Amino acid sequence: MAEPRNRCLSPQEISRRLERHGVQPTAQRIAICQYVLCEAEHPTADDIKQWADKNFPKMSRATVYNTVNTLIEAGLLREFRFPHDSKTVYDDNISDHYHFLDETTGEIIDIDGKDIEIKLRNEQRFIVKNAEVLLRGKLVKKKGV
Amino acid sequence: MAEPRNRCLSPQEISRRLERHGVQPTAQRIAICQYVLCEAEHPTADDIKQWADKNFPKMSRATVYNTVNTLIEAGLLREFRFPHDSKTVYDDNISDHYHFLDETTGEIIDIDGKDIEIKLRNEQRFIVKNAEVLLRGKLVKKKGV
DNA sequence: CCATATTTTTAGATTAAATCTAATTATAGA
DNA sequence: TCTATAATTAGATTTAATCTAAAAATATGG
Ligand SMILES: [Mn+2]
Ligand SMILES: [Mn+2]
Ligand SMILES: [Zn+2]
Ligand SMILES: [Zn+2]
Repeated sequence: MAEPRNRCLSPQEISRRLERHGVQPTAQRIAICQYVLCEAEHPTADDIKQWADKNFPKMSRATVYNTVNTLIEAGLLREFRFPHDSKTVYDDNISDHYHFLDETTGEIIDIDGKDIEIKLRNEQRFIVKNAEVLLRGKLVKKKGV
Repeated sequence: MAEPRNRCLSPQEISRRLERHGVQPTAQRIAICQYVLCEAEHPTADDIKQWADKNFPKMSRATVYNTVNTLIEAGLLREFRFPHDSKTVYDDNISDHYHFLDETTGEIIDIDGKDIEIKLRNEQRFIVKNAEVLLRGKLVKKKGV
């Protein structure tokens, strides 16, 4: 059962991390990373833009898209498109993993790759390179504190 | 291993089937059904429009969308949106099933619901109502004729 | 530090899938 | 046949994402 990753990063740590991945650490990029790597969970481009409008002097929509695509190329971010919504979401979880959609809240929750096993029967035709899985349903409230 | 369904339907059969599902069998609807229920495999709205432009005197884009959405409401069709492409595809296979994407050709192939087993481990949090699965990889050529 | 090449950011235009609008046409039923 | 209802239509609109090309920021190296 995966524990949440440590998502706390200072601007300096973000800056170093960008440089290590060959990405110039501009003010806009550091700000966006603060949000997508530290605060947000599966944000859309629009989420990022709205956050930037509150927390950054001025940022254009193009910069949001430029930046997430740069981060994806650099291997710091992944993008996912799900069947239930037309907006791409961005994910700092770059490991192999799947997703669960809580249909009552719309929340998307990561499922570790190791925690799902997909068995394909009666099929000789396919060489499967990877799988994309979205489970849908209801999230159970944990009892106790 | 699922055999292909019989997809051959005369205009009369289509007409009766539409009526049974409470859909007025107009010329446009019958034509679109001819294509989506009999000829095509996971066509997009654009595929349907292009087919109509060749095989029907005149049909507007709005009618293509109106019709597929009517057919979906009537339970004769399903729609799917996949992560690798922004276009919705329409599917006459209305049973529970998953999909395989041949990454070399772009072809989408049905996988019977019974032929995939999804096991979720170490997770007490989710009540899973349904799953959407896209396997990606390469299609193996069958040897022999 | 300065000059200049390179990279990044930007506002606004463009694209593409899907939906909407409101006028016209077709169909159903009395 | 007459009339109400339903379906179709061309074109406008919406929305997510990309593109354009000018301006601003940054890196380089003398
Ligand atoms: Mn995540
Ligand atoms: Mn199918
Ligand atoms: Zn995720
Ligand atoms: Zn299918």
